[in-house]
This record gives sequence, structure tokens and C-alpha cells, in this order.
Amino acid sequence: MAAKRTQYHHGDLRAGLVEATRQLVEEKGADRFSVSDACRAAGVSTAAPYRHFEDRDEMLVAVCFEGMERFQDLMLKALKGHAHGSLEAIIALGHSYIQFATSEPGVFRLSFGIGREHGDNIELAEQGMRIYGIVLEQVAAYFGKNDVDDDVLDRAFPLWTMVHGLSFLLIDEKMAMLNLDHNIDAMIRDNTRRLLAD
Amino acid sequence: MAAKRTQYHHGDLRAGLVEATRQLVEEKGADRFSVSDACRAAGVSTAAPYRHFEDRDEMLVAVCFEGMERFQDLMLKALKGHAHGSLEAIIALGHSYIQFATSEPGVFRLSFGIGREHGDNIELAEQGMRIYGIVLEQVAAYFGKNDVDDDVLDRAFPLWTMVHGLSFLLIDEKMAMLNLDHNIDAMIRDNTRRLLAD
DNA sequence: CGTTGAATGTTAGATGCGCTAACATATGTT
DNA sequence: AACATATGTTAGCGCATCTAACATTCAACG
Repeated sequence: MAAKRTQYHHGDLRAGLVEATRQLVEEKGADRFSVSDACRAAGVSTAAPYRHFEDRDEMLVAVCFEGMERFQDLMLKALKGHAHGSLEAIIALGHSYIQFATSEPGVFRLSFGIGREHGDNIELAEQGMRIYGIVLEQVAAYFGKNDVDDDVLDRAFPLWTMVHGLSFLLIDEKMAMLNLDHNIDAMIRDNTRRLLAD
Repeated sequence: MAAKRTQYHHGDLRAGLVEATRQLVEEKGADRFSVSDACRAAGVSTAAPYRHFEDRDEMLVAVCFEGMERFQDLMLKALKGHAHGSLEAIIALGHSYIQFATSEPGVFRLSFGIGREHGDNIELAEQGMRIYGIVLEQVAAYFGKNDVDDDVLDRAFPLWTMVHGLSFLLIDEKMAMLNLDHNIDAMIRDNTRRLLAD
């Protein structure tokens, strides 16, 4: 991991630190992550990161931002092969949401928890809206609409809360703790249908 | 806050520390909480807590456990005045879930995030099941059943994921970040109905 | 090319936290 | 009254974040 470099300069330390941070966030969680660990992994001194980031928090924001881009890619890929605005497309989006949360729980948790102290960060908000916008677009089409009106917002939001809640219950291992056994795929399918019905 | 005491012994330092910890968790979040801060608030030296808790983490577990008891009380109170197994009873439980999450976001987040490293903690799991059991009982009655079978589990779980997700989206201020405006009460009501329909 | 300023790295150290060991004081049992 | 136990304090270790002062490399311009 700690690839000892022969050059004085790293080459792309910023990227190296972001990747090291991302891995550590997955391993130990954002709260247990330490700048020192990331430095050891990247093979630089503990003062080096401060040439690229304001502080520890900014390193986490960088990981978060990068993660949200992967999240967006995943959701866009999920749409392929499904008719625009079809129930299948919307269900596929739900699956990809769970998929991201469970494959990168550390980054997922970080991405949603970070807004609190960074409510001012416009870039994070914009990236969030780009992702949610993918859902809104499909839901609008599902109801045969060309744009996202208040009705669409009201019908899409419960879908978000459901997959969001399911994601947290899964990664926080609540189902395991309470000995609950649910077929996740069936649960997303059935309840997406129910939430869109009426 | 830092009530200077005149006696050498505190009286009930454990309770004092739990309360100080709870307040700090609400103020700064569990990750930013420090044992030293709690000691300052309780007016004792930084070594004192270790007579009552194994480590920092155990202080948080204590706050979590205490919080879950309040959570349980809140949900039981929510049932009063509603017919056993009625839709209104179930909706009231949903409201009390959101109520707890938004009034004590720090403790709420802590309670659900803590399982990860304390999956072994049986007391926490049992308390969690007591709370979820309140919901299961009402949902069983809603479907005219006397006990909680697999069907009941499958119909209750989506309700949990919805209010759980909504709670996190609210306390993480995602709706504010994305300029989403939703009537929470209406949303819980309408979608509880949809999830129970069929 | 060679010089020089900017970018990017290092070392040393200030400050603070978690936790432990050794010691001090109160409490309660006989 | 004497002693064991419970509960507090002080001092200090190891590690973390972050800064200041210094070192090395890069790159832009004569």
C-alpha cells in the first residue's frame, strides 16, 4: 500500500490521497478515518496533505464528491435496456441505489451525512440534484408528463425515502440485528408499484 | 454548565456524564463528541469517566440506550386514542418516528449507526426489537391477524424503510439542499395507505 | 540553457485527545 | 476505629490535526 516513491514529488498526490482516503473511509468509516493513515498509505509526510486540502474535512468532501459521480454513472447505466418512464426503469433505479449503498457503505454514509456541516457547498447540492433529477425524469415520464411538476415531485419523493431508508437499514445491519429476512429485490419491486399506484 | 462541586465525590457522575454526552452529541454529533468536553461539562477531571465506562464508545452506547427508551415511550404514547390496528394508529407511529428523529437527530443517528461496531450488543438489539415490535403488532392487527407471520413482516418492513429514509433525508437536510418542499404529514399518510393497500 | 519564483514536499513542534498508572479521598462494613 | 472498596485527581504516554520554517523540484522567461 505505502508504495515508497523514489522522487521527491509524488506526481499526483491529491488523487493519491483521495483514493487512500476513500479506502480508509470504507475500511473504518469516516469518523475513524485519520489523515495520518492516509499519509502512510500514500507514502508522504503528515504535513503534505495541507498543500492540497484545507483540512481533514475537505479530504472527506473530495471523496464524497468523487463518490457521487460514480453514483450518478451507476444510475444512468441502470436505465439502459429499459423503456423511458417504464416501471422497470424506475425499479432499476431503486436497485442501483441499494447497489451503491451496499457496495460502498462508507462513501454512501459520508455523502448523505456531510451536508449538515457543508450546507453551503453548492457543488455537492448540484451533484445531488443531478442524481435525483434522473429519478424525477423517469417518474414524470411514467405519468406521461413532459416536465417535472409538483405532482411528479410528490410521487417521486416517497420512492426516494423508501430506497434511502432501506439502504441505511441494510448497511447499518439492522435486519441482521433483528433477525429479519427479506427478499430485497421483491420488496423494491412490490413497493415501488404500490407507491406509484392510485 | 460546569457546575463546580464542593464535594470530592460527584454524587451520580455516571448519570451526569451520560447527560453531558447526550447534549454534546446533539450539539456536535457523535463523531465530534469528545470525552474531555463531557468532563468539562460535568466538572470532573478527564480520567474520571473511566471509573464508569470502559472507553469513549461505551459512553455513546449509554446515550444510545437511554435514547431508545425515550423512543419507545414516544411510540407507545402515539398509539393512545387510536383504535388497535387502525390505519390511524399506524400513521401515528410513523409520525412519532419522524418526531423522534427530528427532535433528537444526534441520538437518532447514533442509535442507528452504532450497531455496526456493536453488532454483538444484545441489549441494543433487544431494545430495537421491542420498538419495531410495536409496529409489527399494529400491522398484524390491521390485517386482522393475531400474531406476526411472514406476511405481516413483509407488509410492515416497507413502512419502516419509508419513515427511516424520510427521517434521514430530513435530519441530513437533503430536502433543504435540493429545495424540495413536501408536506410531511400528508406524505406519511398517503404513502402509508399506499404501502398497506392491495 | 540558467535563473528564479511558485508549487510541492519535509521536519519540528504546538496543542489537544484518549487512556492508564499511581496516588488521594470519601464511604460503608465489621 | 480500621480497613477494603469505590470514586475521584495528577502526571504522562502515544497519537492525531495542523502550522511554521525550511528543502527540493518544476516551469516560465530572459
